[in-house]
Amino acid sequence: MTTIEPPQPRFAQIAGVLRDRIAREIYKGGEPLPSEPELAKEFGVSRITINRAVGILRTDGLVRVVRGRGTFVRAIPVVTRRANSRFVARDQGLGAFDVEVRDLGMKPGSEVVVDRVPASDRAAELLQVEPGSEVVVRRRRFFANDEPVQVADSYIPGPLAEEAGVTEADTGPGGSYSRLAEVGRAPVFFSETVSCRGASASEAKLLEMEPQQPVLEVLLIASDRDHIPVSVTQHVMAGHQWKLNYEWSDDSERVDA
Amino acid sequence: MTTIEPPQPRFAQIAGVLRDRIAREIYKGGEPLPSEPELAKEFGVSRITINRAVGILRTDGLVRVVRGRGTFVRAIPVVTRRANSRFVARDQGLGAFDVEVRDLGMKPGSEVVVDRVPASDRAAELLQVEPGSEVVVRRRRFFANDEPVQVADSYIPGPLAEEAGVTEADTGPGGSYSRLAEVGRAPVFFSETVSCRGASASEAKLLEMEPQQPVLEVLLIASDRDHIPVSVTQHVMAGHQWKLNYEWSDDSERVDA
DNA sequence: CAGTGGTCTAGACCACCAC
DNA sequence: TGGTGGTCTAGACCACTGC
Repeated sequence: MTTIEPPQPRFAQIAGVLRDRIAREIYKGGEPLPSEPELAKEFGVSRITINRAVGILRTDGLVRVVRGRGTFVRAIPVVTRRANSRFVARDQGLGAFDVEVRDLGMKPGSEVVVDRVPASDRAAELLQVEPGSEVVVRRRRFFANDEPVQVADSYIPGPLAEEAGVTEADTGPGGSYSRLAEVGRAPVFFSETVSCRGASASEAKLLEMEPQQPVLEVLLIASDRDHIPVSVTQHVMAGHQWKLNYEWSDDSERVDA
Repeated sequence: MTTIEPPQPRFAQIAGVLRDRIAREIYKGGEPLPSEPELAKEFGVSRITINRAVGILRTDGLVRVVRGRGTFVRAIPVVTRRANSRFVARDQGLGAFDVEVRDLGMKPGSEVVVDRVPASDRAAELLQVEPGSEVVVRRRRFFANDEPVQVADSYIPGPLAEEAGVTEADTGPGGSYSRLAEVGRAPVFFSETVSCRGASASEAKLLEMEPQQPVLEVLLIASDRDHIPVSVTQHVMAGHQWKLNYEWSDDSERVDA
């Protein structure tokens, strides 16, 4: 029995101890924690207090609970997404995501569903089209070692999608950006807006994570050389398994000099 | 008395109802929610269930609890930080943060503490200096309408900080980047890495938010024209009140054409 | 002092899983 | 059927606030 004294609440202290044990691999990735009654006995508290401590680890993305079986330590690979350079690989016919995941020695995978819907007010504004006009939506889900790590919904104006031939699930080598380039509408200007919030219930289900757990949301607007938007994508990814990288230089120094 | 039926857990349903009331301004910004015993009576559940529902709103950043007084609805202004263009204002002697906050009609503020410490292994690696060598740390805290919204710790190699004269709290017009420019070490290349996680206990205190609430962490590395790092800054901000924007263009299209 | 929220317990019932 | 975690209750004690 390990004793716990309270300057901090006990559930927080216990969460700390469990976190530490996971870090030290006393509880190893993929393996179950001791059951809640066992932990309650060890720490000399009620099961509910243990349950609350485990709740913290869940929200941190450290463990995953399977009802009726137990609480398992997650293997947490962190993927770095390099926004500025992520499309350079497309000439080799590889998606940016594939490269990022393969670099970590993991197996990439994805699902796509294509749909046609009338543009919502928000989508219409971002794409600079009439609200209600047809847009093609590509709903993708990405996997690393068969675990879902990201969902991304892309919106392309209907007529442009027809012209570029990106209305099917398979958009050919280099993906939809390459098809857009072939019809003279290559995406050249990019704007990404990043925010961070708790996962909604539906997102939590798709990403096999807990509601409340932080997600990163990235809104990517890609525009052609005339600054006309050709594609808008909303990415949602589990906060604990991604880092986003951006690089740029400040040209104004040269101008001033 | 409002009845609640359980396909979802009751605390989640109640959290939903309360969230909705805040959105509809039945509970207005700055005002207190009804007390937990009152809400327990209204929904016909125990106070603990109410407490758990309120816990969700806290983690969402929607309310703020003051011990012994009550639970208050937060006013949540969302600040957009435009990474690429945020330093253009420095020639007018204004910090980027000041401009961002003033644009929202709010009053900006900040605190600075300057310190000298031996470089940690991590800081040394990022700054490309010897571990243990002296670095100057500027610990800043930023406020909007007197509410803390961001902490940022900047690290500059000791000798460079001396040369540029940024060892005092006040770094003069345009801030430390302008002083670095004056000694020929203007930051020109920038790299930012964004991640998202639950706030630590100490961060939660500094930012007056809840532990567990999502924060955005931004690691900014600024380098001079020779790609030598001159400053590394770790920003931590409350997730619910910030958006980060990045823009870039793909020059390779022109090269290929 | 009464009122606020924070935490903990014991006991209970449920859904789900593996055997 | 027994073990897992999910949720809820009633009752209790605490720390903090404002009067």
